[in-house]
Amino acid sequence: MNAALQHETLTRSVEDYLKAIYRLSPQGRAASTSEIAQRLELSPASVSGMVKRLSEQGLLEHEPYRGVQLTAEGRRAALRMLRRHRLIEAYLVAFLGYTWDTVHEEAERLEHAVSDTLVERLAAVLGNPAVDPHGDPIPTSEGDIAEPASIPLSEVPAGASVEVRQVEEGQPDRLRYIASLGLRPGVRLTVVDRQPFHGPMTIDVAGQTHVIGNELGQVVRCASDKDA
Amino acid sequence: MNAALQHETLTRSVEDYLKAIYRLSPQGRAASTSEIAQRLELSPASVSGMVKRLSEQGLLEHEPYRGVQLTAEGRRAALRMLRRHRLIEAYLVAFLGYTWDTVHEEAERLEHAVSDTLVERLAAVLGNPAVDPHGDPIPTSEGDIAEPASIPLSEVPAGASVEVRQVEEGQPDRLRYIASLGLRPGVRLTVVDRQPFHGPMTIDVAGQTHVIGNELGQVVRCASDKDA
DNA sequence: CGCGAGTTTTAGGTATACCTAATCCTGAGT
DNA sequence: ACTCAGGATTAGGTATACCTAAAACTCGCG
Repeated sequence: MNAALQHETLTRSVEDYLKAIYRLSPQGRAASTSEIAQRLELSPASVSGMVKRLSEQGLLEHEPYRGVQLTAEGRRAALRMLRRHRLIEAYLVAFLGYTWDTVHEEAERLEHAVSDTLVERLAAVLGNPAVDPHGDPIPTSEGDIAEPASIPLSEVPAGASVEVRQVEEGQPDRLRYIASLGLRPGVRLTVVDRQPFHGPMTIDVAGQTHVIGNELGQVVRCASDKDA
Repeated sequence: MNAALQHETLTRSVEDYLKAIYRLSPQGRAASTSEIAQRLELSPASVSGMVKRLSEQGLLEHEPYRGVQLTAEGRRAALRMLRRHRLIEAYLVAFLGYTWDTVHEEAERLEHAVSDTLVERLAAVLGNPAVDPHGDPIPTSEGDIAEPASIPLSEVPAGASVEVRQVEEGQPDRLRYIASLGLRPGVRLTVVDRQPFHGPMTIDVAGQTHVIGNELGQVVRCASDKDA
């Protein structure tokens, strides 16, 4: 088991591939070449090549033409990156004046450069938070993660009152708009009304009503409980 | 002038070369290929190749077989990296529990990953410090740097009393030992005695005397004033 | 059951940034 | 002035990680 060795030797690219594949395979579903390519903004051909190498290295399980899954080792590496990314985001927001729409890009670069030592210091200073500024759960240093059940706001039925859990990072302009509506993790909202055929919905946030399109509704994820 | 463009596009390697060359050329002396190779732990052949490319890019002045100097643009880029490195060190020591012997390695990686925005936030939180934990001056964001006159402790005459200005970073074990003697920037010491032929010297630091070899004496730089 | 649209892989090429080995300078010492 | 040791460069090769274009596969639909 050369895990400890590879631990140090994963390249930036490899780290990004593993993270992307993790994000694309909820509960062990296989991720396709083109999904990975799209997420990383690379050509499918490039992904094919890298996937081949990574599976030879034992980080991926690859069934040609069928998709890939992380091995235990690949998953560990992916969660390590996720922990870094999310702790860095939390730190930058808590101590260095970042807002949730600007923090992703910075963390994306820093996550490849920080040492394990630094990551654990950040965690300690933050008091070992469970979630990052977007509400995404932070894996523990042992590689455990609690993915809370959540559904997109776009699927919450009319009349339901729910709590915002997570808001998808990565699109600063949307995040800014969402923040301007008062929507952020922990906030409660009520779906007043919704139009059929993926039409817009009306929501109530802290007494204010807003109309939201389907696209934005998919970005906001809510706790899947239905009580008031 | 494509400076702004290149600004974003310098690779890690290029940044390291420029920084190394800056450190190797006090007041415009030329740096040799082998000096650069030694500092970056690369083969001279690799340095030759890179130097050629960098001078074609206008970052270096290269006289074949004679050595290299930074152009104004190269110097700007080098000072930008130095500012990053030193501010990161200062921040890690001030807020994240790093000591001066452990901070160099971390900063060496982070300096390539931080944005200008983050660097300026660090500077602001630190109150725009003038020096880093090793006493090295921090360039301003405009690229000005005040290199204070200093001489190695190994050249301070017997009987003189001087203030420690800087201690060379990069060798954690030495830094730890030096710290254990109470030597750090700002501390005053008196040279009690020194042996000829680069022999050891006896110094007094805050009432304690210590014997120091020549090698260590070169790592500690002192303000070049001679009063008590 | 076979066609073909779309996906995936392979083939071949580029850029960066290293390396070793071979060759080429330069200048210090006779 | 010449030699030659040591420093610098060139020549040629490797690894990573991309790309485009072409070939190979899969699967739904007629």
